[in-house]
Amino acid sequence: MIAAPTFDPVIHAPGRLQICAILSSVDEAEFAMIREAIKVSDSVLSKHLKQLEDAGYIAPRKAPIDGRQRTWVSLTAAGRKAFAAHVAELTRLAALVPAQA
Amino acid sequence: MIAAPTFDPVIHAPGRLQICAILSSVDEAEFAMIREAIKVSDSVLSKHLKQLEDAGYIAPRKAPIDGRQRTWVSLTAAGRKAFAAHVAELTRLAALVPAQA
DNA sequence: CCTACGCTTTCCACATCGGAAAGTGAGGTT
DNA sequence: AACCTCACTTTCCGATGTGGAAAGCGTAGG
Repeated sequence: MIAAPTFDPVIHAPGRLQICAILSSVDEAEFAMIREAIKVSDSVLSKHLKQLEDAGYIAPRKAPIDGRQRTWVSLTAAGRKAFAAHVAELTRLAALVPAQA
Repeated sequence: MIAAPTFDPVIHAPGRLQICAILSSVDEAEFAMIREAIKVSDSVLSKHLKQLEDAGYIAPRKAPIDGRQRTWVSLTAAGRKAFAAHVAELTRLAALVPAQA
């Protein structure tokens, strides 16, 4: 039988899942780059990042580039762990899939 | 870089994702069994199943058991395919996860 | 000092979700 | 036949989440 998965709603939302996926692969990503990657407005991305930050999953780093300040974000250890756990949960579901065409 | 995942919202919702996962592993499941597995009320399950059915992902089969009518549901070919595609998408994300503790 | 840029916050509209409760249809009961 | 029960289904309803526009804020440059 299927054990009830323990989805983390902070991570499960499509937008944030994508953000986590991106961050898990690049270590550090720039605000604008993420915004274009997931195709949302500034405000929406900012809110998503805030939720992830409030959950302790990401850490922002403000670094000036070319004089102007840019925001870089990266997964924290907790964020990596949470994302990995979530993915593991999904993978567990995936494992249930019988052979497909 | 990360290609924008094409999440199917019908499948991505936690409740329905669980339903699909269950169905993918057991071929056919009874209404009450699913309801208990995902711990939702009759109405909620009924609505989820309707959405999946409207999407063509599942097919209900009404069969009387012990005199009373019970509803069994199973994934359609399209449902299997859509779920497999979704899982593949998730697996792709999973593959991005670097080695974890 | 004023403007521009890069986010952040504040609205706001809209969709979704979950549950309670009422409704429906097929079987039994009397 | 009238009635009841069971097994969903549908209809409300409130709560929550999402997304965008627009205004706000701090820093840097003119």
